[in-house]
Amino acid sequence: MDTVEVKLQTLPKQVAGVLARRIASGGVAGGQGPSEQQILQEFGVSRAVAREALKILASLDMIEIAQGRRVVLRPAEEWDYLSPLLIDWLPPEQMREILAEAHATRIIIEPAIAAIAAKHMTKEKLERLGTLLAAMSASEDNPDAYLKLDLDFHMEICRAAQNRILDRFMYSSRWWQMASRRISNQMPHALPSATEMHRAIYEALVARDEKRAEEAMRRHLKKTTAVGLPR
Amino acid sequence: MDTVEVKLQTLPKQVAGVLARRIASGGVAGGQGPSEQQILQEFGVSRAVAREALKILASLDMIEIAQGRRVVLRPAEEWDYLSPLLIDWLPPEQMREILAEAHATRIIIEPAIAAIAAKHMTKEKLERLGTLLAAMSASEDNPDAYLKLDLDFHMEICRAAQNRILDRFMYSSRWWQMASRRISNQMPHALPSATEMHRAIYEALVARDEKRAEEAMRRHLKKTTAVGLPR
DNA sequence: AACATCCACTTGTCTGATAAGCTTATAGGC
DNA sequence: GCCTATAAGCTTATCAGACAAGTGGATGTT
Repeated sequence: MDTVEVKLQTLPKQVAGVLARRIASGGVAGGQGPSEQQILQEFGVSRAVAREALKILASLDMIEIAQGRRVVLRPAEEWDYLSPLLIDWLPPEQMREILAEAHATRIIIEPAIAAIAAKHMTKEKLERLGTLLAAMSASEDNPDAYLKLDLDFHMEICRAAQNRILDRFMYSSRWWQMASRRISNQMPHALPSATEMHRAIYEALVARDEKRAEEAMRRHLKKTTAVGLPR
Repeated sequence: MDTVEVKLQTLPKQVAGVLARRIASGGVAGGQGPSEQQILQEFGVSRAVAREALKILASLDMIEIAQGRRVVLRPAEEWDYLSPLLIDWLPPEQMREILAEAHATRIIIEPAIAAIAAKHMTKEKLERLGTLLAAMSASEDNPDAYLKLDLDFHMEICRAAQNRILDRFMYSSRWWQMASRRISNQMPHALPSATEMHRAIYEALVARDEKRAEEAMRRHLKKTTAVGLPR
């Protein structure tokens, strides 16, 4: 143990991170993935750690593991871009692309969610949304708190749609937005405008007006363009 | 080793499957998850296997593992329902619900994909789609082959949208449809009708008509209702 | 050239330790 | 009695070395 011992994460996760970044950057030659032996030598960790690191990459569909065969790389089109791990490990350019694609996906999905939610909306949920809205209005000078409330607001609406697949999507959406926040210290003045748009969504839901909820959500997302994405 | 040695899957996966089914069925009392010790005793496996089984459950967001603390169960709303593993391990009723929700999600997403694809469609992609369509037409007496072509057809369209998040969604969709095929030996007569609808989508794409592609896809999915889902 | 056998390499599993982090209870001081 | 600090005992994390099992290629034979 001659190295500095920082323990921000578990050891296998750190190793997996290094490997993932290397693969994502195209720094791996053939279709051959990293073998246990290579990891042992390069990182000086035990086999258990090396194996767990590989399992992590496999769970992201970045590699394929099978007994007897060497680890092979899998096509990047099938990686699990919904995972917070992979988001962290992508090189900046790819990360920006993915965040833009994620936002485009939100524009497809969330208006539809809002429409369904308008149908299923209950008094209790509306109350909770109202509370969130008030809190947002009061947190416009605190971007971190505002983001959390924002995420909760959208998630609460999604829950009303009673669709676990959509729930999962919104759950992943949390990581993208936190990542996008991380790379670009965001629009400080846009928050009041955001609250207005959220209120418009809320009022459409109160009225149980599917079309209006859908349209309000679409307008909100189109305005809240993915931050810090040049080109 | 006094038990029969069947090796359909790796050992940790089998253990994880038993645990996951137990958790999903509500057969676990408090918020306490299974500990390594409990697994050792119950299944008679090594610690390495027990640990990997837990890691699998953690990768599905079913449990939370942290050093020193006991394993705790996570809320079912946040499980990774897009994973083929979890789909297999859900009890039948939940599985049916999820499949219905997955289909509802397809109806939201895929028409939008078709519209975007119509914009970006290239000659090469159209050719490949045409080939797939011909193959489908010729495989209407072979449901298994037909399903594979069907999946490829939808995936090919999705690829044209150039959105990795949507790609990932379609990739997961594969597992749902294979699962839904598994639980209900499906409509043998519906295949010719399906080919017609696929052709309608194809022709809209050829014409690069966004609205028509969107509508054709929607009609297709609304007709191809999730199979074997009563009520 | 075709086929069977064997061998080297890879991942899968087992055993038994030690390290590190958390919870709880216990003992001490005030 | 109450609060604090220490220690004990639980949990997961990591290490080490071994053997089992599966794959693919080399080898050798026919």
